[in-house]
Amino acid sequence: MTPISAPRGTQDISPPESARWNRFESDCRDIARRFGYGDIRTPIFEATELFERGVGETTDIVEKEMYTFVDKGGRRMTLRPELTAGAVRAVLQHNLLAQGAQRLYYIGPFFRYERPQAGRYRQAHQFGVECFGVAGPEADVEVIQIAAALLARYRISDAVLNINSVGDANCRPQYREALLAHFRPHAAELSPDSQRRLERNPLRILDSKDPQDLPFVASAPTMIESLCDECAAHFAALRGYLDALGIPYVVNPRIVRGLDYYTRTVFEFVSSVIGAQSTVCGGGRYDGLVEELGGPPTPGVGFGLGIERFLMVVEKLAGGDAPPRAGFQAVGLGAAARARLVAIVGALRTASPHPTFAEWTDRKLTAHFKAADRNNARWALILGDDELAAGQIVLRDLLSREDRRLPLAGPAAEVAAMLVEATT
RNA sequence: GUGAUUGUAGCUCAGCUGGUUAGAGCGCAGGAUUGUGAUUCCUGAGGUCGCGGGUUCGACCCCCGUCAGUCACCCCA
Repeated sequence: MTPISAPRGTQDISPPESARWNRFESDCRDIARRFGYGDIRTPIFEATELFERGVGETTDIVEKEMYTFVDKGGRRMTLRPELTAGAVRAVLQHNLLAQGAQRLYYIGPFFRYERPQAGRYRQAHQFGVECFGVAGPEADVEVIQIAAALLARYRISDAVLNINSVGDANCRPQYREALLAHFRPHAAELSPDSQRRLERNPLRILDSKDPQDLPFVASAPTMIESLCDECAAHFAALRGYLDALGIPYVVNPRIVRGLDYYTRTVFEFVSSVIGAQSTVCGGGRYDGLVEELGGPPTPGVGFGLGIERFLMVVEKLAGGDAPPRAGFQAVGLGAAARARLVAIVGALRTASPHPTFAEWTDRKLTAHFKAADRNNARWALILGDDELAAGQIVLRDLLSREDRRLPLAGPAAEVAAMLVEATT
């Protein structure tokens, strides 16, 4: 019988890798909390229609990448391919906007049926934030600053912030026409991919990687030159705020995003160290989305940050920063000592904030110390027949390699308290 | 979806133009050290060579299929 393995493009995360995830997720929560954002948890599957309307019928995500199924009640359901649509749906369903602007964040999986590649998976995870109900560029900066703070906390200077504006319902249609007018005369000279893009989504031609397209892209009009007054003012204000906050960025008129709902501000944090899937964090403003999903006209801005990609960057740049040794390795030599240790270890796990490890097996002292090294324990707690007879317990500092003998008397809670005292 | 490339021990890899008992290092376990984690030395466990067919006297090696990893395109987190 061949063993079953995880589905293609998914992965298991186990210790010690999972510890990095936990640490990262708690950093996300901490930073979001400081900005006044609250956790929202939505289902990982939703009605298919939500994504068709939210993400856009003609996007690649909806056309070919969704995990869609019919449930036993005959409903069309889809594993969420992104998290913004679900957040909007929840906000509308519970009328949260009646209480004013909403600042929300989430951490969770999303699913896309794609060919796996470095930094691209079928089940991936993201940390994202959404700010609903604030139309001004202050919200754009606020959201960008959250991502920047996260990068800063991990000392990632490699990821550069790219910003652009894709305009709004006033100026984007005209820009689209201008682009078409620019590219159509050269249609035959464009790459096959770009010829397809010409009719479907001409903006996409702007970030083509095909050298064949380069000369035509370079001479193309930019969205930024074509913005209407309101959009131009919004973009200028955004830049001013970024400058004031000291957040470095580059204006990249060629970034366009693959989801239909973006308006005005779009941005990406791009890293050079993780391969072709280089966007660590992508987002922007989506002033039409809430309305599109049946709500009142409501501005919104947010981003999604790929956790897998972020941790790849961290690993590439920071490498293995060994966490400091902490906690105890309880070493019981012989059945009697083990029996005595059970209560002490139990009490220690309440009394100390640090972990207490114990093997509970009949092994040589050396083997226990090896386990302590593996566990990254700071102290070894040694109890054997000798100590039992002397009424003492040996506390070994695994860094300085010095032993101390402490009295072993009284209830376990008192012994544990003494040990905590002795190690702080 | 397209193209390229790789699957051999827990990990990283070797394995000759197909030749009979598939190897190393690290890790793991035991010992030297009948109670002290570096280093050293000794010993040991661990493999249906991704899976399924085929060719052959004989397949880890060649052929076909399939699954998976990696890399790039497409696309995006």
